[in-house]
Amino acid sequence: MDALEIFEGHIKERLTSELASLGFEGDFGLERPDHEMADFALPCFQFAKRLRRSPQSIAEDLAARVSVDGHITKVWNDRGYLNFRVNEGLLGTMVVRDALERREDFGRGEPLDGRVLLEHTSVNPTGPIHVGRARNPLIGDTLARCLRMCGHEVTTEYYVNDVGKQVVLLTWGLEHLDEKDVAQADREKNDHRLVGYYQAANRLMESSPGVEKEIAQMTQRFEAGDPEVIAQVRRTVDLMLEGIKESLGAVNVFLDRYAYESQFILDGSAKEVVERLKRTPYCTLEDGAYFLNLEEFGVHGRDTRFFFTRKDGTTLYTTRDLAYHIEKFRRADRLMNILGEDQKLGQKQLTSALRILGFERAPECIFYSFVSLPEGRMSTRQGRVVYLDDLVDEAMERAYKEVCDRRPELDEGKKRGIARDIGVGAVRYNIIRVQAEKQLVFKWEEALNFEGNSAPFVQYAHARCCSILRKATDYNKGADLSVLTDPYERKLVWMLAQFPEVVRQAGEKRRINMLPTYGHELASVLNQFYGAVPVLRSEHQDARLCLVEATRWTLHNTLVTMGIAAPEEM
RNA sequence: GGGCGGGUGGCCUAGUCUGGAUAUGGCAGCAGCCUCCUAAGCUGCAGGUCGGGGGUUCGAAUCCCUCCCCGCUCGCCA
Repeated sequence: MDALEIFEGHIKERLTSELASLGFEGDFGLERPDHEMADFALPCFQFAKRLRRSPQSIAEDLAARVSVDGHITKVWNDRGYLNFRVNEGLLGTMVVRDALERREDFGRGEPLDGRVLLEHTSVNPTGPIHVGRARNPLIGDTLARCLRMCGHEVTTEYYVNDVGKQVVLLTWGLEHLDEKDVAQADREKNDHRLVGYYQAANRLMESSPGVEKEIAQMTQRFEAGDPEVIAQVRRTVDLMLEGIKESLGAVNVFLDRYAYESQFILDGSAKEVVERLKRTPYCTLEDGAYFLNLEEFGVHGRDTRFFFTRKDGTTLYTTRDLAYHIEKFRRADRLMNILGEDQKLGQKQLTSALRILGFERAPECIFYSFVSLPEGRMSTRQGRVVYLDDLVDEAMERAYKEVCDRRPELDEGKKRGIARDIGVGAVRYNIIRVQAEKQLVFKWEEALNFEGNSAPFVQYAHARCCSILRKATDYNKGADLSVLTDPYERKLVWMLAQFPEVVRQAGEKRRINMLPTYGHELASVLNQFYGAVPVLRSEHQDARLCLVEATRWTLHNTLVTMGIAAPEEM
């Protein structure tokens, strides 16, 4: 239990007994108002009806009954609210000690039961990742980090779409086209280099019936499970994936496992799904193709028919995804998917089919809205696209210039390292800070913002703490912390105390945008403290150094759970 | 047309699940602050019909109804 939980539990306990003596039994809400106002507050409106008294008089009565004790230093009523101030010396001591002892584990929850399998990214391996799709790995990776911080055991997985006309087309192109037949790529990376082959093959297929036929035949052999063709396609997909992995690594995203869609054709499990679905009463055959009627699963209108085979009997994307999910059920207790909003219907069909097959479980999905450009939706075809690689390069370049301006004395390697931490951090932060469901318009000046609500702001506060700590060299970590009574100090303590709860809630509610919100607020409070309260050579130097170090770890841990580096200087 | 999701100062955004005291911050704008631990910072000013309208409630950005706008989706594609 973290410090704040102890205080909250204590107050609730005191209130339960006092409310009982007033004649109220049951649950009640305790709030965390604006810190200027109070630490905890009990709105007494909720009791007025049951007790047939005015909220004001209830609050007044309770204020007289609830006495001050070791945890509570002040109780008062204010317009129907019963307000509390807690013993900040005690809270501060508990929180700061906890942070100093646990350091990078401060805020980490106790190990939780149940293995989590989190699928994210899973972008089609037909070209480089653009910022429209980059939301997926960044949300997924951050959620994975956050859940791990909460105490969950998490495995992350990329579902590689190595089936279908697109990848076959790419494979054909790589086989038959020469380097001089395709457009010159701006980068040597595989994903950028190969996309030209895909585009050229696509054009050829559209103009030449012979090519179209070749590709159709290749696709048929693939669908039929021809191991040779499947292996061939997988080789090109792996080549593309190499580039994609590099892009992901650049923004600090590393997945534990890659699952190939073709696997479910090869091992027959997709076919098995088909056979099982055929035997259910929801299944109908039409023109050689099978579909499920999903009407009673809340899918209405034209969407009720979910086809799971073609007329030639081959499987479809969602059918193979079904086989994948059934296989995932065996490996984990809880499934989570990060998906684009265009996948909603597909997921609905998938979960309905799983129910029909008798599975009680379903994957928990987070759908994100697409990132568009001011000119409209991103489109590789129309050249209206910003690649993640370009965004990251630009961000690092910009950061490098800033570092050179501010810290000319640093050596080149250090400058580059800091620029990388800042640039990558800024990119991650800017995507993560917005709720997944909100549609986002990408603007360079916003993506490259290094001030205000941004990663560098939080990183800077962390570097400031480190700078003070570095200059202090040694200090008494056992200093008496009850001297931290200045308003700036108390505000900081209060912020630190929230951290474990923020992590817990961000994980439980799957609302990772709580992390940047908290990080910014904590950094802001540290900056205010920094400007107003001297630490080194001050009266309470050691106590303040303890506070600064506790803040340093909290900022560090907030950044790290967001997958952002916490540089010690910048 | 049906389904799902969004709509909060000029721009971006928190809060919405679980209704509470003056709606959170940032960017841009204006005015200040570096003989003192890094000014990627701090302080102040200005800026709001929480899309519109009804309802429920002692109390609504939050819950219910309705309408409007934007996005996604409605393939024997993936």
